[in-house]
Amino acid sequence: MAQGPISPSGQSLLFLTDEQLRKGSEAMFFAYRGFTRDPDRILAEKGYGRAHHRAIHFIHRAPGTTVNNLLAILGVTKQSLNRVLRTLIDDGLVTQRVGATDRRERQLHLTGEGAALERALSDAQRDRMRQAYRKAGPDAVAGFRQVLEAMMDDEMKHYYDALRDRSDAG
Amino acid sequence: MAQGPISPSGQSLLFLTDEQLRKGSEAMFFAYRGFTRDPDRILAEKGYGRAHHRAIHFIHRAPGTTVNNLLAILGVTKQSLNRVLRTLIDDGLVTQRVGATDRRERQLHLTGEGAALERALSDAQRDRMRQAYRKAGPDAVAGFRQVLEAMMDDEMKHYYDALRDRSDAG
DNA sequence: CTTGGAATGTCAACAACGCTGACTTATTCT
DNA sequence: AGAATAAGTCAGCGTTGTTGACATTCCAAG
Repeated sequence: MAQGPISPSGQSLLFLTDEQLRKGSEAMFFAYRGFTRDPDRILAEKGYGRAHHRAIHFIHRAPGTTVNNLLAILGVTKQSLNRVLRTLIDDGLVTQRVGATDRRERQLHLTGEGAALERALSDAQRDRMRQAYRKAGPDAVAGFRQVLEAMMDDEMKHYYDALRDRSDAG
Repeated sequence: MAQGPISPSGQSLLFLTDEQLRKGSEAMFFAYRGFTRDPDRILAEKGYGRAHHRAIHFIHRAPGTTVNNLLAILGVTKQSLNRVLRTLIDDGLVTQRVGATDRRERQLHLTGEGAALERALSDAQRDRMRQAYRKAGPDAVAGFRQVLEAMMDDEMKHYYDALRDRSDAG
């Protein structure tokens, strides 16, 4: 276990103490709780969970995406996703269309109602993000994004980057 | 829905587009997956879950903490925590001691075995954090922490700050 | 046209880990 | 003595993850 000298200021370019890193972990833990809290409240009212939010988010973000693609992005099994997707389809928030070129594929889209819920959820989440961004300032935000991106698995980074270019025209 | 002008550079002090905020959300989502992945693997081998990791982490971080305090930090119910704590005690990773001043309290400590698992888990998690920190650089790290701290609920921020001052002497 | 394989969907069973509600025990405070 | 607090427990439930088995549909190669 690397147990190095802990300077009073605690900041150095190349040397990172376990303590600094541990605080980073705790910051991730507590911040993620805040990050999910507001959407979770809305979801609970409607009888949905966080898995529904994730599905709705990425269908909104990549309309027409297939089930397989969604599986890869979300990193869950087909059965887990199917359960969530089924309720969303049955409740009229998501539609499936048979693929044009490959008719085995099901292209997923949000209905008007689904888009409305997506908006409510992302509004709630963005309000908190906006507040945090404003409080921390643009330089901090740039650093925030850099560290998060460096923390992703390569595979996740791939999907993250694939979503980067899209404009907000949903 | 505020839908403002998106400048090519995309950075402005006070105006944040929905798109910028959405990317921040996605960065949080994908990064958190990476953040938990390595410890999750170790835990799965031993038949534990993320809840065990959290309990072990905070008992290590605040040795002698009480059940009630742990409940507040973790933000779960007594029953949920008890289930996890019971397996850790039965498996000999955590000990309970009756409180000195208030004998109703149970003070929680890691055993040698518990501390060993804590080390394995946090080593795995810190390796990834360290890599991300090095890649992003110290300024980015400072920004990362600022944004995360601004994203926490006030109550969570309180507990986070309470843990800040401790040295790494576990 | 038939067949192999890919994409999708479904059923059953299970585990982890949240939750609520009710209740007990031990201890401390008023 | 009685109220309040800390902890533990039982019973039951919901979401969301897992595996395994299996059916269906469809594309593409032989």
